Amino acid sequence: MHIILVEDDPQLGAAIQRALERLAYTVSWLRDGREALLALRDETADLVLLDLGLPGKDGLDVLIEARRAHVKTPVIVMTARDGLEARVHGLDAGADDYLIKPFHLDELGARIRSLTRRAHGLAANRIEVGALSIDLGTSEVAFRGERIELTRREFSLLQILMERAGRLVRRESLENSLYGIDNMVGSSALEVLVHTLRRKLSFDTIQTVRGFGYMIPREPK
Amino acid sequence: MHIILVEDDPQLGAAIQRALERLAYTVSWLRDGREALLALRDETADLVLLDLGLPGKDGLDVLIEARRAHVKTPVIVMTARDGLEARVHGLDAGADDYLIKPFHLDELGARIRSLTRRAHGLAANRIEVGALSIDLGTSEVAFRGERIELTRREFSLLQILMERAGRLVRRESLENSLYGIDNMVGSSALEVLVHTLRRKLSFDTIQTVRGFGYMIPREPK
DNA sequence: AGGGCTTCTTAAGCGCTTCATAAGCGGATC
DNA sequence: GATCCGCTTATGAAGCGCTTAAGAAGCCCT
Repeated sequence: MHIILVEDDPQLGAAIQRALERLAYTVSWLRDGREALLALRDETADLVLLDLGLPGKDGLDVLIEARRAHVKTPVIVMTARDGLEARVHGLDAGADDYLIKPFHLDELGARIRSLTRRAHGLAANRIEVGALSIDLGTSEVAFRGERIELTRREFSLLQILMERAGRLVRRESLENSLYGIDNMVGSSALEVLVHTLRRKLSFDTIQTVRGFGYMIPREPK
Repeated sequence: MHIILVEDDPQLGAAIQRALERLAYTVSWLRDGREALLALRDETADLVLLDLGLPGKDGLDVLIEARRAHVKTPVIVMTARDGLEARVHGLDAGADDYLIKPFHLDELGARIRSLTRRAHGLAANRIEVGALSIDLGTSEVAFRGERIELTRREFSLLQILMERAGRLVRRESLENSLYGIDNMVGSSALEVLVHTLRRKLSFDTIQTVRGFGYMIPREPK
């Protein structure tokens, strides 16, 4: 999941980026409206978090122009508390959702999930890669058609790897997501976790990329 | 079951809240249209009771905006204007039902039940899973043919689990439904509740999924 | 309003599961 | 062939859920 974050406030931007990366999203942080418009045009992102009130170009204009260019990427607008008008305009301009600053980062996560769920076809709260299938709603996991019981940590790890299936996930990124940024886990906790997970699935679903991290290939051979 | 009540009249609001809580619903009472819109967008509620004629923002506008943002939560509109116009507008704007003030609280209960039933795609007022059978209208519970007396909380819990029978229901989700979103219940309240319910039924009808939540299996073996 | 009853929440102890740690091992890389 | 990195396993610690008891809150009846 690739998210474009458009925000000119350094502190807030950094905080959001960190929070999103924790949730295993890939984040491109842009500070300028012009850049944002160019990036949006490419349609490489799965979601855009757009601050209104930007230098270079107003956020609302960016949105309007992007929609005029038939960019269909979901957009969540972030706006300061005061303007009720801004909200209405945002929705009119083609935003899919908006958040009033200040907001809880948890809430942001919830909105993103709800939006991507909606975008990926209704109730598809389910990720499938090869013989693997996990349900984010009920936390149920199936491998080769059989139900598998996972612990919470194992599930979290699998979820992250599957959300980024086909791409390498850095070891550091995994550790941050699983154990938090500050908390440096002393030893080979991650390796142990990978091991137990492999044992419950199979030993070739999760590939090791030596020196970098792990990945689940999208087209399993 | 979490219900958002939007009503600015203190007396009526309090009365409705009380009545709903008696029926074992969790109620968040908001008095302002702006608040209501924000809460609605979260989509955490199972149902919204919306008064038209609000300060801050008209109830109808709230509804229209929410629907425009693809909020699918069922909404019951309450209106004092007994004109046909208001009703039509309400339904056009995306309300699922409406009530003309003044109304009997009994009727409100009936509407809520019917609506939640519809939302879950259930034909009857009765849910049956294995040897369990509950009646949403009369709140009667039968297990292996015998009537069982449950308290309100126990009934709520059982209802949620049965509505989603066969699927794991996350602990967090249960706590939200039973105790409200903001209100974090301190300790093992949920566990105690599960325990008393199990004692009244049997100890194998509700399965624990460690680290995630609980579930009632659809095909009991 | 008050007393008695039910229901609900909190808290604490216990057993079992899950997890992080450390230490030894094997294979890859230079 | 030395070194580094990840795999594997055992072990003690932490976490989670079950259970029970008791105080708080809510409800009902005079």
